[in-house]
Amino acid sequence: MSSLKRTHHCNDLRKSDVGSEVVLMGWAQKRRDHGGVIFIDLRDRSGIVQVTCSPETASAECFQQAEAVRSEYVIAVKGSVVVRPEGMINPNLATGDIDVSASEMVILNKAKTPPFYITDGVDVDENLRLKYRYLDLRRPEMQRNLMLRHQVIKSIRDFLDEHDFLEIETPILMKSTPEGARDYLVPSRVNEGKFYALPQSPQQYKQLLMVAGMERYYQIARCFRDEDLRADRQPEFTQLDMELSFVDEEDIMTNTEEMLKYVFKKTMNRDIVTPFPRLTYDEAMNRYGSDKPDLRFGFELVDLSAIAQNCGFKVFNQAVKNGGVVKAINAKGCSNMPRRQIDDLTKFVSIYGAKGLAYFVIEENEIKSPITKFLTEEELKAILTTAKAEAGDIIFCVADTHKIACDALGHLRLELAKRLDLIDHDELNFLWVTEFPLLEWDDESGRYFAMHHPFTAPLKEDIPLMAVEPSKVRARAYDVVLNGVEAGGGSIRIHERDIQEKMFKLLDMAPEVYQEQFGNFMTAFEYGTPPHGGIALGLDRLIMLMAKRESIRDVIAFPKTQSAMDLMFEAPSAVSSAQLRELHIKLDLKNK
RNA sequence: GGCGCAGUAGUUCAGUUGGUUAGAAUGCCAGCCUGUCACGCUGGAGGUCGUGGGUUCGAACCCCAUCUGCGUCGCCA
Repeated sequence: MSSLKRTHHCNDLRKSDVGSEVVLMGWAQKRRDHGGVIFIDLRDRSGIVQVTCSPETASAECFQQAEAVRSEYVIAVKGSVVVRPEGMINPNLATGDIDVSASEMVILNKAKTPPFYITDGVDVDENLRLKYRYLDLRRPEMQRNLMLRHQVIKSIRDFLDEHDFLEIETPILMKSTPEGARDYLVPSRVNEGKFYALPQSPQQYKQLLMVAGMERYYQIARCFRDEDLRADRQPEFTQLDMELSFVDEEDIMTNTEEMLKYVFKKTMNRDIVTPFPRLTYDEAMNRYGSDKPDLRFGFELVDLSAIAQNCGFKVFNQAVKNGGVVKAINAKGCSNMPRRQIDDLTKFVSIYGAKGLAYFVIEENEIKSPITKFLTEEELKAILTTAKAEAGDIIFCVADTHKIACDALGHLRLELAKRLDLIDHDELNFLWVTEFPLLEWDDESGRYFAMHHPFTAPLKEDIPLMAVEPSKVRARAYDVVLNGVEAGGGSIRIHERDIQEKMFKLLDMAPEVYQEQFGNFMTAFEYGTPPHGGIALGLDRLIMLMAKRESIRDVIAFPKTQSAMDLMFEAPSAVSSAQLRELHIKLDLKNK
């Protein structure tokens, strides 16, 4: 490297710096050679400044170097900050009213022509971006995302430190637990035939830290789940994991709100309003068809079951008679929706299991629908009243089980909002969803599963229901939702052994089984466990929303593809038979 | 595991009913150019049409299989 020492970052320089000598280092974003004068847009992580090089101010050697510069060459520039000539200001650049007039230039390293432009707003194939992730990350918007991520995590640490939390690391190699998501397994060389699992979350460790008397714990925790990927789901992801002793739901929700308020103020200078509104799970499902409703727009669901149960339309009355519901959504002002679009939406709701999509087009003097002939005047009137419909609207109905009707209309609601452009993308809409069911019945395996996890405490008044009507038991669980995305969730935990055992029994676990799985964990409960609870926030999702991105891949430095591969390192990969032998592993591959 | 979209020059894309030498823009290379900032002008190079098979006189285009990426359902305590 040359003897030059960097004095500034590109974006440090302003008009007030005119006259000073600076040394900059960075990448040549672009070179514009006018024969007599050469312009170079010099980029570093702070931003861009224009470097000029002309024979009048630069040595012949310097000019020669400037001529040789190509895109993405790494260069060092010594020069003086000068005012741009009258009328030559670039309003698109923060440094647009000055230039750095080069007197010395060193090419620190050459670069091949990159496979895509290193600039914002380019639409490049995701394959390429991931293969050349180090170049993708050079793009200013990706740099901003990672800087925001850093700022968010720093402000979280600052806030929690101020509030008496201890940051404690928990193991990455832990015991596999069959409940819940699939574990990533790690074979043990020392213990033949045995496996560790990577944590899906540090859940049991953080509860033990409460038993250990740490009182307030947090961790920026990497978690692993071997499940299929989505735009907002990666096999490894980061959560802010917290646990507190001697608290109830209110304490944790308040603490979380204040922390988020602090983080949004510090990192984005946005004021968010606390406390967040709250909806119970039942309310959220019934009114929005989702346990993570987007409240940035209306279009609430209404229940037509009472009207439908005795009506002449078989699909409707049968659904109610079979224990299901008829739910509807009033698409305000959409009565002119073409038939093709309605068919399209029918196909859309079928993804979520809905067998059809009934509709009523409300016009000034008539209601158009293939099913009006099955309904009486009074019934039609009641439907309109319930849906608060008037001329110009269209009502969509789904008759099915409660779950399917809610799910289908909940997604239809979001789809309509998208198509009608109803969402203000600058809004930050937080809410809490509370009182989740403790358990969820699974038809396939014929047993209950924990909706959150098996350590979640039931509402005190619902404990008696555990014996008689488990599906009615509500949990002391809460999710924080931002703009229709589940940003985090937590619960007050069970801290008494007998309730914990009751819970395992409801999950159809034999005593030997839960003893083997969680025996040592429950033994800890017998040595003075404080009441405790906690929450985990999905940091990738939170930062994705803050950065207004559509995928968490854009806020993770090195994400995996949908098939859980790392395209840069080509992981996962086969390993040598020697490695496998050492781990006592024999492969049994089909078709290979 | 299911459904959908995409894969053609370095990149982003077009490519008619299956028909001569597969195009455009941009990037790249060379020359010219002293105020550009999407610089400009002139010229040039650049293609296993994802891969394998099939149909056909002839395939980027039709058929089958397969790979990769993205979205999504299932799945994600």
